[in-house]
Amino acid sequence: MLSERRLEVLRAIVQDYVGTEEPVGSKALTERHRLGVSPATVRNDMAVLEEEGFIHQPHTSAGRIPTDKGYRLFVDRLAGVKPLTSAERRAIQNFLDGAVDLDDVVARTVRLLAQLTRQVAVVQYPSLTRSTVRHVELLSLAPARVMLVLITDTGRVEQRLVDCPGPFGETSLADLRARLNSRVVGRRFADVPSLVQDLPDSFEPDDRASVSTVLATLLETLVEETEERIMLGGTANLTRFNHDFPLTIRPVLEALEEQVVLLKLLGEVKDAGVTVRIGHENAHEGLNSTSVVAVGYGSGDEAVARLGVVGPTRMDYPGTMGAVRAVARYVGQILAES
Amino acid sequence: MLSERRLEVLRAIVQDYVGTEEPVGSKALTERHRLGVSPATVRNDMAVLEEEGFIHQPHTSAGRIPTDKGYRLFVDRLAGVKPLTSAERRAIQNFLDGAVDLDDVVARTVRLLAQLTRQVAVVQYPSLTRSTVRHVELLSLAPARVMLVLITDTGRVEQRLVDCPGPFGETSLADLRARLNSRVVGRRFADVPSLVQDLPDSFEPDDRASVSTVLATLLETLVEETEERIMLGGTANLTRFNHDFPLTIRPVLEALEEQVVLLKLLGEVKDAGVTVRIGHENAHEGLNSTSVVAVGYGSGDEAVARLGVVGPTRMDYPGTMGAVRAVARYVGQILAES
DNA sequence: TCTGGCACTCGGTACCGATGAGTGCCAGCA
DNA sequence: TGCTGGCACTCATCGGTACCGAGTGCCAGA
Repeated sequence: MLSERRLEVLRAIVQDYVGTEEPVGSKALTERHRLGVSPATVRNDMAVLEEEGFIHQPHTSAGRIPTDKGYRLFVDRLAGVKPLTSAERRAIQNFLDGAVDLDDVVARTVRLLAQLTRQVAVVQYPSLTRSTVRHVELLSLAPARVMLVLITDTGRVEQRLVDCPGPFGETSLADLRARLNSRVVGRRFADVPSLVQDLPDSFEPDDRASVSTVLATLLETLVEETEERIMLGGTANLTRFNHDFPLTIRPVLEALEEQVVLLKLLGEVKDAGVTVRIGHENAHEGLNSTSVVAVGYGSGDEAVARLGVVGPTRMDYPGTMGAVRAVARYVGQILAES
Repeated sequence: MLSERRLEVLRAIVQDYVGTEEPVGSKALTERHRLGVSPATVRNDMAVLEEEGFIHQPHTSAGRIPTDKGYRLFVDRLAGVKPLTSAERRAIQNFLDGAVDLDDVVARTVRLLAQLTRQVAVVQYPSLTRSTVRHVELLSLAPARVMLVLITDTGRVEQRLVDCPGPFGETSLADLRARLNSRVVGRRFADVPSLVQDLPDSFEPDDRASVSTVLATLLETLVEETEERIMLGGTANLTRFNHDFPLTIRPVLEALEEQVVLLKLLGEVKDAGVTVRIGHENAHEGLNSTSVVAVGYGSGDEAVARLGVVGPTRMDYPGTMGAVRAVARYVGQILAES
């Protein structure tokens, strides 16, 4: 087991390295932190920490830098979440309050997170699966062509064009619209399939095929659009670390362009509290030298989506975690109000 | 005036430099191109070209590289647009044909352009101002709360929440919906304001205020959403030029994150043909070392939006222009079909 | 268990000279 | 007049060497 002082040394190393971006040596450590011991002692501690795999030496005559395992310990046991200053809080609120619709909320959130953390921000649109239906609208565009519009409680709108097997009368369409809405409005997406299953049976035989087609498209939309959309921002911040990993920036950019990768990344977030994935803990190898700090957010108690930031493993974890958590809370509030 | 051979020398310089990414000297030029003259002659020509500002020497004992002015001459007079191979054409078609809705078309187009040109791709969503109305839907969410949904002929859907000054009955709402649609369906956005101007007068005094509010929101949507959305892709390709402008990548990324900058960039595109803006011709200084190749696209004869790529001034102009033009054509076709 | 001292390692920087690609200029030739 | 070969010159690049200093490991002593 590591003694209290050794943990303290690790904490100091992480803090200094995050600040200076340079390997930290024993002498510098004792000068900058009141450890109460001499550099020689710190050296011994460092040797132990290195043996245990928490820190690592780039080359013989250099200082130490934390390993992924070291950051992990730091995050789990040595660091809290730094709360934001009241000025920062007010800034967040001001920034988000001006949003006019869902797209705008997400766009502003991304910008805000990127600015606040000076890293790459990722925000997932509120999930449809956990959302409820606010309204379903059916529009007749042509005799056998219907436009289906789905409106969710988070303000999201999805539309689909449906080509029916036969002409679909205005009255039947109005009928379907009314019945459909009375059944599904306010219900969760997951519950919709069972609720509309028997609907075609109550229609005239002539219309049944068309009704089924429309319903099938509706269900398809529910499933398909569960593949969430994601918004990205602050990629320019990647260049801040240029001198550290100049060639590594490419795979990161590539990974960030893959919606699938991002979705997976956020998908691994636990439901409660801020989740941190450090370096190689990320499955995608393009992100092996980055850390992801993410958290769920939602209008109620339950998370309907996630947001977070991607940055170098050498990042200010307490500050980043604080910012991510705070932004998620405010976004949740905004969603609840609208 | 520049003689024919000097133009030929410039063309050769541009081609070689684009290929090798290294300053090109007189000897290498004569070896790689059948110019029919000796290096010494080429040197004289180069001296003239430099005096005229078409090429430039990084330092005394180095070869020449084209200036922005040189690229401009190359694009205007020396290079054609390279048509795509039939394989590339098929690839484009296959790639775009699978698209299910407008978002998907735009997303696929961005990916395609980025892959094809190996540069950063920018695609503007079809513009609302030049679009026509396919349908306006009004939904009553609460007595004094209406959701307005606008569907365009390009398949885009915009929604707005309207808080009315007073309760708005279902029948009045249905009435408004019917009259509104009969007036504006199939019309251009720009024509809508004058078409609905007198609508409130034909309603009961009680409803007039609400009708006006709804109409005002509709008109607002038309104007507001004229600020186009833009999709970006292939930013990872920027790292390909790392060794050329390692520090310049940052302002480029920053510029690309600003929707406003991108819109302005595409806004400067001429209506007909492929537009090329080289280096300092771009107003935004973050893009001073990049060129933009863009073109309008649309479902009919008229362009409803633009797309293009951003890359280093040292790019394969004929190839890029060919790819951009071809993609725009196919996207236009897809839009026309849907 | 901590500390001071000491020899050692090794990346970073600066300096030097050789190399060679590329140039400008000039005299000669068609 | 325009092209060519020759020649001296420039200067970035590259390899080698030497030095500096931060940082280490280890050991003897408190």
